[in-house]
Amino acid sequence: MSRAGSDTGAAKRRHHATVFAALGDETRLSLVAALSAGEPRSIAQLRGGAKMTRQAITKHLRVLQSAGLVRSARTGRESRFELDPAPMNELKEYLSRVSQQWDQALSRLKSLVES
Amino acid sequence: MSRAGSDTGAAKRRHHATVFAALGDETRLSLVAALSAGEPRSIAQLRGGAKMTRQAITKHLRVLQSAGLVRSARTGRESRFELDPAPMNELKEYLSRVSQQWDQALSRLKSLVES
DNA sequence: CGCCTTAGCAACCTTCTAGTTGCATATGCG
DNA sequence: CGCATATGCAACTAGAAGGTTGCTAAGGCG
Repeated sequence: MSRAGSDTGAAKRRHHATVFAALGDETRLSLVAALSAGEPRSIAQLRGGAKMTRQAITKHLRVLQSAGLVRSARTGRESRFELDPAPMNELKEYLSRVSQQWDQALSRLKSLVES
Repeated sequence: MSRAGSDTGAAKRRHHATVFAALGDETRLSLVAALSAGEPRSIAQLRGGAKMTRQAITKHLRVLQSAGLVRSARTGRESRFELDPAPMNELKEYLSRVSQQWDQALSRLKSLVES
């Protein structure tokens, strides 16, 4: 199971870092929010009233896509992007594990003090 | 409730982006993992066997600190860092909201098709 | 067909970011 | 006191990230 102890799951950590980084930008969070409405949207639609160029939006979408947060499919002359919530759920689990570990460690330390 | 529609909670989004970005780095994820063990650790300890300079680690810790993920307190000649899981829980909630919105939107769209 | 819309690609610019090195400080210890 | 340890601060570099502009290609529509 590759749980040898010294490994620490570096590959997994790299992946998580990628997804976190993809979400670490205000513009991209807006895009994710827009796409969370369910319906696939074209780049022009996603641009909306933003002051940014279409190209900038495209780049952000590529970043999200590389992180697996978004999928694109071309229909006619427009390419429509839709959200894939799977990586977000992975992050959620990751965060849960970390703060759970924190909580457990805390109570363990506390009981040490109390005894 | 400030739910006017055009605002979309930009300030909150900016904050979330900051925290996501802070976690969007492999080295910083390692630091968080190390600190999740509960006990406050010094910079030298946190550096461990990393091939990076102490300074690099320090900078990463500052980033985590700016995002509120970590607090530091100087004791004697060493400054000890400890984890603050609160921002991580905020992110967890944020992610839950988004994927929940996604799920609901999906079933809504699906029932439209089926009817 | 001719024109507008929606995109992709590439080059370029500017601003952060990750890391390094060098030097100055303060705390512990024998 | 004198030296090793543990940091902090500042200047600097290389490379990535966010954005822009210009040009080209392909799908829709009157």
